[in-house]
Amino acid sequence: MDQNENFPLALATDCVVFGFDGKTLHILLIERGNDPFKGSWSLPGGLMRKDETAEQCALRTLREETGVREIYLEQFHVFSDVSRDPRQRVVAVAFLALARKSDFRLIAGDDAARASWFELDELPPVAFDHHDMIALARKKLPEIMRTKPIGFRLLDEKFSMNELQRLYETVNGTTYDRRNFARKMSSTRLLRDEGVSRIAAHNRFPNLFSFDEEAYREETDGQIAPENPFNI
Amino acid sequence: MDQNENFPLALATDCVVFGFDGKTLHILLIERGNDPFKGSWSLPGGLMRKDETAEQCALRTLREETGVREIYLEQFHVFSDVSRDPRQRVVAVAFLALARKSDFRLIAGDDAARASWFELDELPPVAFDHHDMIALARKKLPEIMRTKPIGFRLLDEKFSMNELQRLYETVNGTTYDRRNFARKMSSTRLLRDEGVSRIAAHNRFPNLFSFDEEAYREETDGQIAPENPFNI
DNA sequence: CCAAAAGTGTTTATAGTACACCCATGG
DNA sequence: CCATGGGTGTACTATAAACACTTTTGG
Repeated sequence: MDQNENFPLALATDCVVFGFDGKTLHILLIERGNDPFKGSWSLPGGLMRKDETAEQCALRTLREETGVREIYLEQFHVFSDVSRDPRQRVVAVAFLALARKSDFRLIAGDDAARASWFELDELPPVAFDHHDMIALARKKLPEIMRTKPIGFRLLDEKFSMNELQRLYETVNGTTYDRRNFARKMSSTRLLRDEGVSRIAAHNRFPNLFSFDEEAYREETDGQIAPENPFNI
Repeated sequence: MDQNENFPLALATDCVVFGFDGKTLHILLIERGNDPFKGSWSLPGGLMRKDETAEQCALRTLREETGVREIYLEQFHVFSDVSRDPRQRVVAVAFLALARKSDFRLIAGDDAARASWFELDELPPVAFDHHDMIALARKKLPEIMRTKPIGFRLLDEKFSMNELQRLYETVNGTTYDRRNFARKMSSTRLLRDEGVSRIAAHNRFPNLFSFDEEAYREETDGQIAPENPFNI
């Protein structure tokens, strides 16, 4: 039964953490403090411990290496190529995460000299097969954001309709008509009107919204979750 | 680095194989020939070897335990609860698979006394956390069949429009208007008309169709894959 | 003054849905 | 003869998409 009698195997998690600055998507990378790939950039992650699940490991390593916590996380793929790690056999569970960039002050931890955001289309070379992980996460992001109301987790708690629209436009690589977009979003009843902002930049004070989790629970409770809450 | 110096860890795959008999969904289970859970039913699967990826392991164990080969397979979740296996720490990569029931003559292999199909709503108790795996796979199936044209893999190579409709109705737990369903399917241009069957059962000879992989590749080549090829 | 975003409705096009009659087959 | 599925078209409804002008704000 015991695989370890046959060959050494380790299990790790890696997190593709997305951030959004209003214009482009960003990825959170760490500069590796140890070999292999010492000094190069990689996704935050690390080896799973005896007493934790993959999810717990992902959260812990994120916290240790970047200071990021209380974040949206979901598994999206297992990378199990035989020689994806030069040291020994390591199978990685890859996670996709969404962060409010403003929520976090990045720290450098144990295994990471420093953590930093990079624009998605200006990424440095990354270690292992992390490039593939990022590409796959990016490919899955639109579908995930279509099927679950989680895009909000990339925005501040209160956001303008314009910010929400830019997010969906960036993620889906398209543009939407401003009025049609607002109408669709409002028709979901999943946005709570938070009144008018007192802050503006070269424009009128925008109306702010927040995601109404209660309304979402009411809509989905006891029923099948809507397959496309934002029909965008 | 080496996790195995700290604790014993094994990696396994388990496959939730769906079949369809025209009326209900079925799941392929094996009767376990070894402990733990000897004599009880479980999903086909087994421990990953040194020289194989998760996908290869899933295909191999399926072949060894059930005789099923050349099947549609995709990862859908990693189950990593600390005590999901009573023996030691085992993390499982769960796969969802679609089989043409008629294609396979089930065999019993190494680790499996016998393999057998069960109706989804008449499953026996299953080992480990396989019940959770089946439930999650069943939950994900509609979404997967909406976003990829893989439902065909549950039907014979040539199928009638009625068979296709029953499949989608069963998977999605709903009913469709016969004429609207046929119109939508035909409008995708992904069905090749194979002419009239010479076999019928208490009804007119139905027109048969097959999935036109070539047309699908043409539609998706160089472009983004359609997010909803069958808008059903 | 200017650039940037905000507010606001209507019309047209497309897609979805509902619906009924007669026919062919095997038992 | 009867149960089962097959073939076929139209009208209605709902949703999506296209589209322009004026206002507020900060620099």
